[in-house]
Amino acid sequence: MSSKYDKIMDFAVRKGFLWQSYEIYGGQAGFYDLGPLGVMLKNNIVELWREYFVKQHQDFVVEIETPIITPAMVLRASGHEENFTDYAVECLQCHRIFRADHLVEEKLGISAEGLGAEELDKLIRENNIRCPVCGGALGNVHKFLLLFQTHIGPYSPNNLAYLRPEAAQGMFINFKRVYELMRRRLPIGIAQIGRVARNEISPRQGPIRLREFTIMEIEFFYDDTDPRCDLLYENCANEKINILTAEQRSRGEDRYVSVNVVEAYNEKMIVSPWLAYWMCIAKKFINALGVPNEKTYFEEKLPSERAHYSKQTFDQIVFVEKLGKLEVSGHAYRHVYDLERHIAFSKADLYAIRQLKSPKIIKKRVIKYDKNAIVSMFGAKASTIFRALATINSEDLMKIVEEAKGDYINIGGVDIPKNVLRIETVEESVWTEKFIPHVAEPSFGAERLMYVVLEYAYNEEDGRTVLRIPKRLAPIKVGIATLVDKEPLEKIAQEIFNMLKKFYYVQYLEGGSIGKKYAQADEIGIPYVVTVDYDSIEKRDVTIRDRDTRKQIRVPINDVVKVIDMGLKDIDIFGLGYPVIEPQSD
RNA sequence: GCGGCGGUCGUCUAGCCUGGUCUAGGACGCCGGCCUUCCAAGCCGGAGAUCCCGGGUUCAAAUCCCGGCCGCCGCACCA
Repeated sequence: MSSKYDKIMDFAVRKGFLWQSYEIYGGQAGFYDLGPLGVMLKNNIVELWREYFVKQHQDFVVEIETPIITPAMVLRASGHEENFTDYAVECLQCHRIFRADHLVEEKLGISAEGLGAEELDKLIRENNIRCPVCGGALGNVHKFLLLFQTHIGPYSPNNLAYLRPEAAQGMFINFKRVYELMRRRLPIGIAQIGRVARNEISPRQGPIRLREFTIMEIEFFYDDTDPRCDLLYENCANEKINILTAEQRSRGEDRYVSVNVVEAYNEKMIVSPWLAYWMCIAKKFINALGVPNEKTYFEEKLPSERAHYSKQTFDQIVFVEKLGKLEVSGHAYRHVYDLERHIAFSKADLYAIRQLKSPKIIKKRVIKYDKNAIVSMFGAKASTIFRALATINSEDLMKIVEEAKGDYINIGGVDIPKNVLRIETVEESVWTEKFIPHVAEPSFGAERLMYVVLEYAYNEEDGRTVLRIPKRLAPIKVGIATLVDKEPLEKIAQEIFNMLKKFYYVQYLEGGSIGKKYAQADEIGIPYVVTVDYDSIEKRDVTIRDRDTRKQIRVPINDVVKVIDMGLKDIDIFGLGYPVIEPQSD
């Protein structure tokens, strides 16, 4: 009994959407190649994401591109080098593998955080921790680093690097530059679409869990004390999302509830307003991919399940056949974690500056001296004294004054009366302050979305396959067919093909009957087929057939581009006044 | 990483148990020709297989045995 997943994968391989990489060498788990239709589909998904997340927010969201190869220091700062490592032990008897740190924590009731392999090994030996399942002896603790390692340049040992496991660090590192480019105004979103790599221990599930894939992310920076999240109220006031909170999960509930997005934020189900906003956009985006709202929801991670950098995380789930819940995006409230770490590790100033509504009054002790008095007392020696004073910072100078015994202080070899130097307390008003912006991150995996789009578009109807993919996402937009493969119909069809291929990906449909050509087009989700028939010779018009209704309209060849353009923008082409031909039964 | 099952033209599969008749058969798809006036018609011809890889047993291996790779299922893992 083949599942829908198997059907979709067969279909996807057969039609050239994707296939396993390195096939001729036996294949390599966790890697997939995209074929011609796959590349087109992925590009369309990426472009739709860009439209929803970047273009529609272009006044404050910008896209950048940064390298995949990342110096080790960066991922050390981000915490990945430490947290992307799993320590595992294998039972020598039953060969089950366990997380060493989890075992130690469980058995000894201590926190094993930050312990290395040797320390964990020692704890296991000293406390005689054994296999929790069969009681067998445990082997040595191994380290699994889920980052792919490499070296930069010829002096390898000194220049360890990793392939990035997420695009995010590129945005954190570049925060200050983009912040300056955006005239230091928050909020700012920095988006990136790119390849990432994770050395999964045992990837399965085809293109669902890959060792290398395309990620689409935004790191969204905002001032926590002034989030300026008006859009949440403007764009999402009437939007409902499906949500299952950690609190509900911990009570054993597993059914999502539908909540208004704004309420979800007001009632603190979602702790960051921008996290809530991007979740709302994510919902709309997933709907645009062809997934109905009841098939998707946000599941909050339990604190123990969260990544090291996150204060709150939601996975956006889409229900798919066979696999059940598929995480298509992650929504993490990264808080100040990453910038704080990069400030600490790099010493760079990655702070934002906030204007205060009212000045902060800061009391400050300063040291003052009367230059005229010094000149009149010491004449020509005054400049020596001034130069000497300038070399001492005011803190030290105050200390010298306070600690001086007697009435004179030696400054630059000259004894001057102590009371020339006066310590005063002054008030200063400060109108700005530095702070670390908070970060909300929506992050999508493109290949998983491809699978989701295919599954939700895939339909079998009376023995034929129709890919009811949203027109925007259809790899090929127009098919060109002749009613029979004869001249002069083919010549006219060729002309139309040449005309259309400047604007769209077009497929010339050949072979067999007209019905077969339509079926071929439906199978790969071509939204419109232009057919040249015998009437086309005299009248210079053609029919345009709609994939989903099989209805046709008859339009002049000169109007074809215009009509298809409208159709692809979801304008009803049957209401344009062209003659409509209802579908004939088989 | 462990255990179970599996891997044959592009795809799906027959053959494997019971080794030789397999220079590996079929269907779909593909290519060429004929036919075809609107929703996968038909006819003729053709190309297409490292039988996953390596080793072993045997006079003889797609078939039996061992190892590896890949896939599926379960366990573990999934920042």
